[in-house]
Amino acid sequence: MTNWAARLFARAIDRRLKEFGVSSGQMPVFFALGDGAALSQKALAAIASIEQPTMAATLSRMQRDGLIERRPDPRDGRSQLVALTPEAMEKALKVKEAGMSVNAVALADLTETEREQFLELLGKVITSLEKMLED
Amino acid sequence: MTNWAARLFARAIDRRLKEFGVSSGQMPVFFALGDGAALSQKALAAIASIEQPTMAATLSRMQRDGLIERRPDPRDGRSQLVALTPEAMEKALKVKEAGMSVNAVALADLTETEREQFLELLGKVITSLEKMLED
DNA sequence: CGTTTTTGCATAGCTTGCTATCTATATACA
DNA sequence: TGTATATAGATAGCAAGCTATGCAAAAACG
Repeated sequence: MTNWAARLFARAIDRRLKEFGVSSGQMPVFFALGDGAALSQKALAAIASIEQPTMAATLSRMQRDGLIERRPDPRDGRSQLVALTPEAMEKALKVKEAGMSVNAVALADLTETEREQFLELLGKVITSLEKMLED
Repeated sequence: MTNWAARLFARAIDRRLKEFGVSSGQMPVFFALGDGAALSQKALAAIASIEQPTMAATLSRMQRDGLIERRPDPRDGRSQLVALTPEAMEKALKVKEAGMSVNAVALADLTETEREQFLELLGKVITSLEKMLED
């Protein structure tokens, strides 16, 4: 069921963001860099809770589409700092709005109390699974 | 968060099923055919709530791995009936056990009442999203 | 009965996720 | 200081999703 819900979320978001040339997997990058910050690939992967190669692929596509720039990190020759391009910065608000509006639809049938419960229980499930996968 | 939870579920299941040569995306097929039934690809896709081409690809991999057989449907020249092979039937119990055990871990921190609530709220979220995506 | 529409599957092409492994640079320590 | 270890990214290869499209068989209908 979580898989089903996640796919529906992604489809709903992709549908809204398609006209801006943005897709659901790029949302965490927009959220992390939307204030103009520049972060390493590793930091972005940690924020999005995905593995490094997955983030590398997402950033490649975003670079291909002119959404991000990679600059060498002056303090670490292995690392690069990733930042949104000016064009992407302009889209950041739309991305945030798409996320909020899909969330609103998804939670439309829940009371305020139920929404809090849902998020809390989902958080507990995630914590339990993470703990199990740790080793 | 649903995306995160879904990925954790899949990873946990994949880890347990790897030794049997089975993966998480194949679970719905095992559940649908585990009693010896033979269903069409379309029916399987509907049960798994995935699109037909996705199910086609999953079935291709399962056929490659000797988990299913495809027989022509005597009543419809376009259709094929899919059934588990005897080897896969032997694995069906392990697949069910893996699913139940991961669910148990995921819900370990929830009371019985909370589990019911969680499933109910997740169901409402899915229903709302599905309704929105209908058109 | 023939034509049109519907339906079941296949295929192409893409994104997003994973694991495993490699390279090159930083860091630690003997 | 020089070697060993740790870390940041890159790359390969796979699974599982999706949309769009094409084809052939079935069903509907004039």
